[in-house]
Amino acid sequence: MPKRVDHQQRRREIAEALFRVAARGGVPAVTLRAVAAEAGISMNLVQYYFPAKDDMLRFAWRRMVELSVERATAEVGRALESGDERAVVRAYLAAVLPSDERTRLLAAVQIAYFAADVTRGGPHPDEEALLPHLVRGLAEQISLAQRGNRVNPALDADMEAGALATMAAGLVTGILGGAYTAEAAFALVDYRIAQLFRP
Amino acid sequence: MPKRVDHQQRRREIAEALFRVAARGGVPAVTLRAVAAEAGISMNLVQYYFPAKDDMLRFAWRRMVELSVERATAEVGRALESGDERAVVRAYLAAVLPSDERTRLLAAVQIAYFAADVTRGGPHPDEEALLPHLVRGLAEQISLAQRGNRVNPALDADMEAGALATMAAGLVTGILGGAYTAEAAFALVDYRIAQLFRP
DNA sequence: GTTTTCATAGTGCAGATGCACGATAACAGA
DNA sequence: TCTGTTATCGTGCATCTGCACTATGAAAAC
Repeated sequence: MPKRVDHQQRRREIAEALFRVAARGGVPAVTLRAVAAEAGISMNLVQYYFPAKDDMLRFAWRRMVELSVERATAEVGRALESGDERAVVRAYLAAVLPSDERTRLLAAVQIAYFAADVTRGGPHPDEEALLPHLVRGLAEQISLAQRGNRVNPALDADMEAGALATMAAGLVTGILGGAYTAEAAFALVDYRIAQLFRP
Repeated sequence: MPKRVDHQQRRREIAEALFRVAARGGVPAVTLRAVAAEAGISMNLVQYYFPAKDDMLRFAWRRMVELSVERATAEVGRALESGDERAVVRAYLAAVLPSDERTRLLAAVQIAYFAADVTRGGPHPDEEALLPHLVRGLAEQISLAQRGNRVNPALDADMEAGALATMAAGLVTGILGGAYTAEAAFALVDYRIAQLFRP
């Protein structure tokens, strides 16, 4: 066996280059040559690791989901240990909002993919939508808080979770579009959380 | 002067063909040839009315904003006459959510353009962000309702408006992504409105 | 030291796309 | 009737894209 390379690691590196290209010029700018140049390798090498372009796009999508989930579990995980539902809810929402350059990049890529997918023109990654996951997680915490009477039990947990989750989704686009700063977005999130949880 | 044609009308027809192409195959499928075929004219004629493809895309974008605004003013206008702030708020939000195939298409095109714009990095070319307008309109109505004590005056009108508007924005992506049905979205909107306005 | 297998690079190709150039039919005004 | 402007069409072309085929260096296995 000659020089062995970790293929999975290589693919992740290429995916990173793809993220940068996609964030700069959108999915239409994601060409084999552009990604290769961004990664500093030859186009053939990209094809070596991804037999078809579609494979590359799918892998990059899955990778992005993976990274997002990692970020979310990291942020939510700490809060979960505390057992404070309010902190968990905030962590969920904070994990969705782009706060630094990196998360902003991933969010932009996500939207680029989403746009390409919605219009069914590009590849449609076998995408598990992220929104339902968020809604479920939030609903669970709200229900839990309701049992402890830290949230008004008369409220509809699913509806509240949906309202929070979709608000966060809207804030993501608001931040990326420049209509909201990250600070304003967090202020809004905190406002709604304070409204939901009893003093 | 020979046969004169209404160029603006011609461009609108071409834009309609573009919308149909985008609905079927996505924005990547929007090529000069595809649009021309869809419109039943030659590709050269498309170029005759739009010197460059980018001009066509820009025109289609402006046309879409125009149609959206028409829809919104129509829906909100009726409610405004009634003087019922709750109805106006609902009309605002209903005007944003895609409810039929046509509005769904327009929303998809809007997101596609938004994604391309966000990734382009630079500030919006000519595009007025829609979200701030929505927030202002909602805040105005909520303030009005607060003066009539139909909304709790202790609430922050701007925050409430922001929460509603961003939720609506998130619902748009939720509907387009299949995470929400139009009915579920409206249910959520009504839930939040019922929460905001006093019984 | 030879051989084999893997990682990387170069090149060519068919198809599509946007655009430029030229041609022609139709119709208003002289 | 003629004439010039306008709307429409056909064609060719440079470019880009994804992909296939081939070549080559290098290192592990023998």
